[in-house]
Amino acid sequence: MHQHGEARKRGLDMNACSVNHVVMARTQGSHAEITGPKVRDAALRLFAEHGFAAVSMRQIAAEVGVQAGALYLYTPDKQTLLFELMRDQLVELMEAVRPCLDGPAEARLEAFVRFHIAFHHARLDAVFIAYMELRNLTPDNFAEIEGLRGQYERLLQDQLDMGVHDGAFAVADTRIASMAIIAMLTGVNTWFRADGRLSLGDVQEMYWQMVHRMVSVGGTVSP
Amino acid sequence: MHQHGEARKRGLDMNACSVNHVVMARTQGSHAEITGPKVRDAALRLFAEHGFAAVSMRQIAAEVGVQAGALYLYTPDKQTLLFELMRDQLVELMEAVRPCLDGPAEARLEAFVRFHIAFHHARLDAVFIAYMELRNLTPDNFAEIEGLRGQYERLLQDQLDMGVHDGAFAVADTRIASMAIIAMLTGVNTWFRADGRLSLGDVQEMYWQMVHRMVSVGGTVSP
DNA sequence: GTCTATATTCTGATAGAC
DNA sequence: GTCTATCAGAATATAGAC
Repeated sequence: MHQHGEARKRGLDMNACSVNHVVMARTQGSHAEITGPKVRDAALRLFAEHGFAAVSMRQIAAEVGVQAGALYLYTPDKQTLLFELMRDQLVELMEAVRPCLDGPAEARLEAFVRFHIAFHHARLDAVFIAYMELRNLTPDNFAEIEGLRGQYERLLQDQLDMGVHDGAFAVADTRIASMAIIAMLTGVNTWFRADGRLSLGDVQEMYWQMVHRMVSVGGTVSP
Repeated sequence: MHQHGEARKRGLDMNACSVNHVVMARTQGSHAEITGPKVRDAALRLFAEHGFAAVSMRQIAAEVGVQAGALYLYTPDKQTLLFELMRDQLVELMEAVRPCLDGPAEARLEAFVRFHIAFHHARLDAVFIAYMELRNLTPDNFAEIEGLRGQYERLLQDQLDMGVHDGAFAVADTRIASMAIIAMLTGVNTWFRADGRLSLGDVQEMYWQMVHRMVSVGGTVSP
């Protein structure tokens, strides 16, 4: 227990940490279970606000409430911290989208549109980073992230392909249409805020109508 | 002429600069007329490739072929260099779009769609910076850039409003539709390259068809 | 107009005390 | 597990030689 002298001086038992995560601020002690996630949260927020290259490890440490050196207990370096934030965001995205891939073509596409808007709105910072910080990845890390992004884009294209095959959709080029739809949906994050004149449900509905018109046979939307 | 000793040693006359801008590399001399634009070009390319915060003034200087200190003859600081690149891009955009704002509603919208794709494709680096480096502007500079962006977005919304008023378009919410269309069109820059399977004209045509379907009355596109 | 040299501050990352 | 102290290098920007 010699390494926790500071905590003892303040009358805090180290074991309180594992029992109750709502602990007071302190300047020393062992907090691995909460510090790890805090490092990731702080990095996410700061990278999104200022950009990866503009944020120093000292800034992240200050946000977490530790000294810079302590961050290296949770990440081997700054690059890996960025990469893991991006990878986890995309892995979560791929897992969360799965339930949208069942049913008839039109229902699947509607589910995808509504899902994409809601998921991305709930993760403003992570989405922003995943789209903006590609330049700051090492070549290996970039390749892995691009692979995951490609998988997601491909999901939408596959749905359009199946809908065209069924005769449910009329799309000249499903690759172009999928890129157009994803760009349009992701763009919601640049302007939509929950406290504005429209609810998220309003926005989902309007975007679904626009996408529906875009892909419907003869440009006609059945009632 | 004492300041041009190095140039003389190489058998180059300083006056050749003002007569013929195609000059050999040299390590010293006066090149204000060409160095200014070269600084901006180098900054544009490097900011687009690595991001504003990740690029040093030394890198820009090396790209131009001068020492870092010399850059400060052409910009008061790095921030102003970024701001002016972004502002000039948006001012050019606002001037170039004007010819698209004449004629009947549908023709205007088609012209806008084709223009946006072509203009942005011709300025990959400048567009990339104008969309990605907003975070790195000081508050004053950010406000000015956002104002210009807002003006451009408003142009499209006005066209949709007029088309709806004429009965040419049916759009539930012209603000949302204009944001969706701009995001969709700007997204072309993330994947389209002139040496791919599609020509720029193909892409313009397909995007116009998609936008046309999106805004047409009853979802029906007249032949 | 450009160079060299420099000031000041900050960077990512590590070593060792506790 | 965190802190303090530190290394080696790089950052922006400026001053003065030429």
